[in-house]
Amino acid sequence: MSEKAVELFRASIPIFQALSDSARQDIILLLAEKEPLTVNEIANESTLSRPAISHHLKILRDQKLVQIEQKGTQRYYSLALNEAVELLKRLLATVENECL
Amino acid sequence: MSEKAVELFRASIPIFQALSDSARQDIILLLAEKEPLTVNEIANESTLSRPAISHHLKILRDQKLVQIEQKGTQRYYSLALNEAVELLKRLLATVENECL
DNA sequence: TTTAAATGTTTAAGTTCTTGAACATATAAA
DNA sequence: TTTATATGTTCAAGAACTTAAACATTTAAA
Repeated sequence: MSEKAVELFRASIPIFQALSDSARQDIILLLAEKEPLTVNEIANESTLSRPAISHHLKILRDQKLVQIEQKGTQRYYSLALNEAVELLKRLLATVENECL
Repeated sequence: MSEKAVELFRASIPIFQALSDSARQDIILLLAEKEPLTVNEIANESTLSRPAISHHLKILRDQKLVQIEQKGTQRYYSLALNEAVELLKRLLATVENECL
């Protein structure tokens, strides 16, 4: 396997970790339905507490899977999946070429 | 987001978990170079103990990311990434269609 | 059958992740 | 400035993950 493949695998780890949690998937799926949403709006749709939602949003933010637009005291979250999708597509293409 | 998208996200969770560990990625990358390999051969290329490798191989096996060919007392592992790649490609295509 | 080699499983310890309560910060309205 | 609202952070408890030692199982050779 090429060095590029190693780098793609390693770069994908934090994306895999961010996406491998059902609470975070729920946030993504909710935003896909009706973005943008505030933290409170997301927490209201969830069984989790607002701090837990805030925690998961931070993980999604750190991986640039969501973006924020601040309006007054509120922060509106919306999806920013393009970059991650492109990374994973490159990884899959490399795996298809070198491992199948 | 469609119900199909939810199912694809959920079905991907164990794949994401399996692939989000560098030790398991190392096993995959090693097998891509020189498959098939036994557990001992894999452990010899690793800093981890054989039981740890065996544990990670079980996780990869449970997700059908590797397959086994038994020869005498030895089990030769090789990659079986096709199905997972197809699942993730369907997920990415759905995300591209519905979330970008 | 006995022995040796290869592998899997159980167990326990250490680490990391997840969660919500409590606290802190920031923005805007009164 | 004071107050209220929205959000982020810290912390502690519990759950889950990772690891290696010890043990168990399986296969084949002696």
